[in-house]
Amino acid sequence: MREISPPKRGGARERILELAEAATLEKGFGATSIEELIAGAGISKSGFFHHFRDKNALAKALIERYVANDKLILEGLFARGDELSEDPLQSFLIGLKLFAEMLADLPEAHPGCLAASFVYQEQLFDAEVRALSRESFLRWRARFAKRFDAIAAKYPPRVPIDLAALADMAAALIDGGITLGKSLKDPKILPAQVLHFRNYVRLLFDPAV
Amino acid sequence: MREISPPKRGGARERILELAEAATLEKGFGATSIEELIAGAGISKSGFFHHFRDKNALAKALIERYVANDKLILEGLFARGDELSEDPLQSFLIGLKLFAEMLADLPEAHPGCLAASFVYQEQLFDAEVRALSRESFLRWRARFAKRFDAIAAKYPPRVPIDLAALADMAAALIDGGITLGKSLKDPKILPAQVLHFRNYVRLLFDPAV
DNA sequence: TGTACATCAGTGAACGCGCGTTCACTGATGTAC
DNA sequence: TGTACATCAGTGAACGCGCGTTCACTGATGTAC
Repeated sequence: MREISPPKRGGARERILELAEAATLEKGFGATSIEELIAGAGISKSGFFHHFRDKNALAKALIERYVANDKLILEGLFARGDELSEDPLQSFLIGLKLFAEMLADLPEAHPGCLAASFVYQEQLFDAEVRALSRESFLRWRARFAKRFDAIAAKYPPRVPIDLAALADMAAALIDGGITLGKSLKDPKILPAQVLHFRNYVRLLFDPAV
Repeated sequence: MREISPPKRGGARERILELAEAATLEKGFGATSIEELIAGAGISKSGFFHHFRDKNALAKALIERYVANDKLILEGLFARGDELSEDPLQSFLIGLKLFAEMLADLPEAHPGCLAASFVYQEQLFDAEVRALSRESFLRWRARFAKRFDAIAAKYPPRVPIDLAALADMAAALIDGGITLGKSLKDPKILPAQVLHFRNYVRLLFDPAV
């Protein structure tokens, strides 16, 4: 028996972050009270302020954690695509397929995109947190833009398109797919959107279609 | 001189709704206080409660107003498309083009989608308001699904696709495009996404491409 | 091995403020007879 | 035309509560010499 009180599985800080993320996606950061977080984590209010200088510091830790997680998962999937094919188009299509499959395996609808939630609460955060959330979108754009440049260099698109906007399309569609799936509580919506995006990419670049 | 106090241009109720929508898109409904709304509208707190039984009634009025507006604008554009062509594909493509042009004319990034904002604050509202916000997405789905059915009946898609998910794609992409454009404060992102969607529809159905 | 000190995770009590909501009331306008 | 009544938009004062934040403090563990 190494642990006495049941809720203390990880460090309290980690428990707070976990609870705060879930609550933020359900009712927004502003409506998530420190009070409810400490009740869930089993520490006192002063315990909370030991880990976070103020509520904004919690927001910062939240978005940093989210971005790091995002990066880990997404870059893992597309790195796997790169392992399976040397062709820029094929490896990207594989990455998208893996992504769609991973999303399809979620038992419930995606709980939400923290960056999107923050966009709709912008005025609650200081400049630093706002910049972090903006950067998370810019990172998506950069990641996809790089791949589309490589793809378009090898396979000229079937019709003239705005390549930069195509990179944004992935982020926009995933973000919107999450929102739609969350609203309608339908876990199938999001993976279906990723597959439609994949289909669009094929129609644009794949000479075999 | 018909008006004495400067802020009272419309009815107080309308002024409250206007202020509440803008504030909700910037910091969320929960963080939008009745106090700030009445300060902006120039009435007393009791004046507010004369127009809205409680804060949830404000949320309900907000989403109802938003849905009605949405309907007016969107159905107007696509009705214009129907006037300009009898062909289901052509009239839809015209509607999308008109929509993209309207969005491109906005001087700033779209201020946000109220329904999306509500999705990320779900727990703040009662069942009725949640249902209204869900219905707003379902209406988008139904509107587009009807058109895609007609299009696919006349023009078989170039590759096999999930037609129902294609209807959701419009809603998801617009919603995500709004979020992305809002986060990056770039008014060009959203219309570019609508044009990409239009392009996808052409590649799927238009035999002339 | 013992002692002194630093660090770290956390406590408990108190704070002032702004929030949503309530209540009894008012003064202007419209309507019925 | 005058009077009585209803409706409507709004006021002002008060409420109790939960919020984020502060402060001085504690007890356990790690580290230096």
